[in-house]
Amino acid sequence: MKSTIKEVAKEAGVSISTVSRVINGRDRVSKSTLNKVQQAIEKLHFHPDHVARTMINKKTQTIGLIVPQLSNEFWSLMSEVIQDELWSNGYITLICSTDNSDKENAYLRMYIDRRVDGIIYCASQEDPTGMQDQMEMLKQSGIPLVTLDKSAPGVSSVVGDHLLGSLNAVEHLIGRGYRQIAYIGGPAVSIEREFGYRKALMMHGLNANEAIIHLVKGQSFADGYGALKAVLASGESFDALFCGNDLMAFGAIKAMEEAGMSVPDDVAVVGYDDIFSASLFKPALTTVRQPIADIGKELVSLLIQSMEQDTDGRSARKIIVPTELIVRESSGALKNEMSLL
Amino acid sequence: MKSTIKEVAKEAGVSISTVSRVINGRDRVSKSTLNKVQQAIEKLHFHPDHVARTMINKKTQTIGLIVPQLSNEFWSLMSEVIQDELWSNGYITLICSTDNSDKENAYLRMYIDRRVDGIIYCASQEDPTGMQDQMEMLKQSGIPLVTLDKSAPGVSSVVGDHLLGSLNAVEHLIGRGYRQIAYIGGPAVSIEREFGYRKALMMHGLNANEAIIHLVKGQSFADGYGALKAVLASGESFDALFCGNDLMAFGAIKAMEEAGMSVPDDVAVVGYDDIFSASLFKPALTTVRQPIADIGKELVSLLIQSMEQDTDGRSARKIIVPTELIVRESSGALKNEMSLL
DNA sequence: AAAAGATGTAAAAACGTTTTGATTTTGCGA
DNA sequence: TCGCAAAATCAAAACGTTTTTACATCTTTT
Repeated sequence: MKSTIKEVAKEAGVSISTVSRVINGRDRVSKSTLNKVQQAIEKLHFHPDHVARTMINKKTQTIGLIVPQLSNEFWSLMSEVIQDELWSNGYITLICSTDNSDKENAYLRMYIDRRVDGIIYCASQEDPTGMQDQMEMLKQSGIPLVTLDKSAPGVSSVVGDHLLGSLNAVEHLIGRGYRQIAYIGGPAVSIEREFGYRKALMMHGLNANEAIIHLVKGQSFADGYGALKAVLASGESFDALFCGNDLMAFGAIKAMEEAGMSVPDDVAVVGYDDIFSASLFKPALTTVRQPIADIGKELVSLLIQSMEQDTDGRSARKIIVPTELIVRESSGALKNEMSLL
Repeated sequence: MKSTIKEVAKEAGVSISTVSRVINGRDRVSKSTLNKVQQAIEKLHFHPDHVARTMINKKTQTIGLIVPQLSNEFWSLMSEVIQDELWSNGYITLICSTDNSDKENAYLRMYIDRRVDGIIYCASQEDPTGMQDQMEMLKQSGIPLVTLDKSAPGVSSVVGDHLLGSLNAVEHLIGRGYRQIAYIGGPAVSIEREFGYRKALMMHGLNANEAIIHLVKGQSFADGYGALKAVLASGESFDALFCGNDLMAFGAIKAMEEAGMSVPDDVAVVGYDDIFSASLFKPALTTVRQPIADIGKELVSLLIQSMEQDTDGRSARKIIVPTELIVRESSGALKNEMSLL
């Protein structure tokens, strides 16, 4: 059923090495033997075994990808872009979704044992101590690594400009006259986004110390919903809300509507990411766009560079991708006549 | 940097085979050698090379998954469920998104060459002639295969009950008094859904021959938008719309709103799949729920069965999963007093 | 016409495991 | 102390390729 190079050699009446050279076009082969071999290959439906090949040339042509949650619109698009881009470059993609669980280590271990040629790692947690072990493991394995939104010494990374993105978003709200701006976020990048939020408040003379901030475990719709419930329960009043991502914004808006509040009339809302649903949502969500396709391509290109030069991670690069504020309905109109400017 | 079993053997002062037995717990090893070997393994950070293992025992512990479009909410959730379920069973997942292009063959070829232990194939096209070649290739390779929404002789499959699902959906519209029900759909399963649509019309004495049906190439938001534009351009009037999936429904609704039509007041809409966004959408979308998690688990369980018995596909099974109509706002209220019953 | 250089092909080593016989060591009753 | 089964270990073959080395054969050159 499954033929080997040996059988092809016998069929063609030549040696194994000759067949190998025909397959790989490595060396010169005479016209007549070329024909014989090609016919034998055709006849036996021979396809070189990739596993055996890997044994020799140490290349699996496989990349391991780790994302926090594949079912999340942001990550599924990111994964699609990455898979597609890798395929164009001759690689196939192993995808694992950590789903906020502690599978990351096991996934990485598995990737290493399988000798993937490279790893694209979108960490879900900003946990520096936990990361240490994993990074050590990866470094020891010598497998090229590229991370998203996560920096480590010696590894290339692509990071969104969360600080500036958030800053712009919050300034937008301030510019429209909102003064009591709350923030809800999850783990990881949400921390950086919180910085941008705080900075914007401070830059415009608002007291960041008494800002309304609520952080939760995840980044999903349910997390946003829960976060806003918690804010409401605290009894603090606010006229605008900045969210760690779009999905959380959707959840928060749901919670507000259930509480009889209207967006943007009672509360203006800004999200982050600009996933496709953001434009579909009603009210259409004002949000900070992250260029997902660009990020994915950048990640792949960076990884391929790392793999080619193989300079032991000495020349790690860090690419910062800019964001763009997309203004839609959810952030309302000017709240009063006075613009800040 | 990367240690081998040979080095471990030398370090522990035993033979390679002894180390192997320790690793796999295959045979009895004396307490003292066990300790020596374990310490050596520890010291050298040894992890057995999965590729070399594969050479021997012919198992990659890897499954190849093919989905039409990973960035589509339906497929990303499906992929997540499948990956997770496979991981629980000791398998890792290669994911490829065909994106309506002709990469399917290349993907399959790649999977076969890599000796994946099994393939889960969610075909994007209902093209029977094109499928022939691929199925032949797969059969020759002897790799266990499970398909979704696609039947082929000798292969196990999970199929949604599209006929009944659509039938119920359309009957729901009819029951509410709508009479001019249009249908828009894409390729593949949309065909079966069209049958259900037609059947419902006929069962209730509506003329299926002059039904308004518009089919397009894809299944995305843009496709739904385009399809509805085309329907509008045709000038035919309708008071309800059944869509091949939720995403298309969203697109269609967008197009209708742009044309000044209101949903559900002017036109009632029903989608298919019940992706997460369907409940978020405004108006909340009435739709036919497919139990994605169940389907994914069923696919995995079926595949694992195929792999274990390895009976050459003789005992192919076909599982039909039922759907559930989820009634929300988009299908409006009773259009007039007369219910059909 | 012999030495030197191309050219085409074959044999064998290597990749890192598992598995199979074969061989050594151990334990224990006679 | 000897013998022998059982237990523990080892050496070698196998998995299916690629690559290196070596050996013929056939052209050139001197």
